[in-house]
Amino acid sequence: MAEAVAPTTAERVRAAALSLFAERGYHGTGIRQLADAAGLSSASLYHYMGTKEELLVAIMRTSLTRLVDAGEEICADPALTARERLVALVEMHVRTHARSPEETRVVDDEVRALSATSRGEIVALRDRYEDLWQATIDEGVRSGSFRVETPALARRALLEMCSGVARWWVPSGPLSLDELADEYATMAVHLVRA
Amino acid sequence: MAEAVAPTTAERVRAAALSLFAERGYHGTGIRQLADAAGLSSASLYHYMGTKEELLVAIMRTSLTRLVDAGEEICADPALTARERLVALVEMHVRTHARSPEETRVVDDEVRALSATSRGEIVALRDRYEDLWQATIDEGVRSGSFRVETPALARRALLEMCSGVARWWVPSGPLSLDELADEYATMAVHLVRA
DNA sequence: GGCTACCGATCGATCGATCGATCGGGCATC
DNA sequence: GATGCCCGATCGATCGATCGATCGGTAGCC
Repeated sequence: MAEAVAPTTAERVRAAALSLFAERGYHGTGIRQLADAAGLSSASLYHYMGTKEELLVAIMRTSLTRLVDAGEEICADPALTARERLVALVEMHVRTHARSPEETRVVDDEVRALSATSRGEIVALRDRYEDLWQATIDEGVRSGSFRVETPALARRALLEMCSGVARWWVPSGPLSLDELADEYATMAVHLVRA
Repeated sequence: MAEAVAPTTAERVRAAALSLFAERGYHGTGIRQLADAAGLSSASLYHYMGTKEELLVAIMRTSLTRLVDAGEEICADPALTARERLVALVEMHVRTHARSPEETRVVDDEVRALSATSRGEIVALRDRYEDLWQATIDEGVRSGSFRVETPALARRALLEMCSGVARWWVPSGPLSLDELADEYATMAVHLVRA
């Protein structure tokens, strides 16, 4: 078990923002609600954060960076076949989305709330992650182990499919995290006809 | 060709709301922007609509009702096998989402912006539509033509996958509407191992 | 005294919504 | 055909509320 360290105030602010942004959306969340949820006044909030948008960007950056790192670790293993790599990507992606649905919902839904400057950075991170999937699918197609007509389309379909988990999976439901990841991996390999 | 009837002001308001809600989100769109886009003052806007939320509900209701009607028509045909029915649902869904991405994006993303009262109606419509897919998948599993372990999971994966089209497909892209619908149908039947 | 942590009060801007008023075209009446 | 009336359409002005953000300050600890 991880030790139950008392969270710092900055972490409480981050956590409050995360669940409020996920539940009501960025524009649907006021800084007074944010302050209430963090147990602070709206003025004190600004002791721990920059602007409201910087808070959003920080959340997105953390979440996306974690995803990119995990994805690159999988893709860096030269021993894996394309099929094994795809399975690993799907399982990692599904697990992450099921375990941290709030983070991934914010990342997926609130990109449009970003200013042009911030959006550039976040979209670049997202593209880097999606390129890992694309490369894996392309490799499978090239080696003949996947049979898909339009690899870019398969990538999009797979990612949308796997990300959806964040919108409905609950730990108390009938499916465990392991079963969930397994079934999605199975659906994915059939989708690309591996 | 459909005759180029001049749109009524009410239709212009609806169209402006549709594209703004889709682009910036419900909470990210002010009524003054709405008025500008419709070529009216913010006061005149209220001659053509109720509250801002009623406008959102009307957009969602129209879009979802169209989807439910089309889905029920497909499922009402007793001559179709489960596989044919699934293909028809996927093609209809993908076509609708590709052709009217704004409507479907608003429906998918802005449910959380609704008050509890409105949300009930909209979610009920959405559930009715999803039940059509579920029944089709269940029938395929029962008759042995689909091989999926958890039908509810396959339904969710399929719907998420197909809805994603609204987020990226453009008519000027490399894929025509027909090719898009075909490829998604192919991926779907492989996903359920038909 | 200097630092971190925190807050009440308040800023200007914007929010969704409503007010009373105006304008112009149709329509009945003379 | 001119007159008077009505009404849909439209707007500028403004409402109270809330927005994100900042100010000057206080309390307590090192």
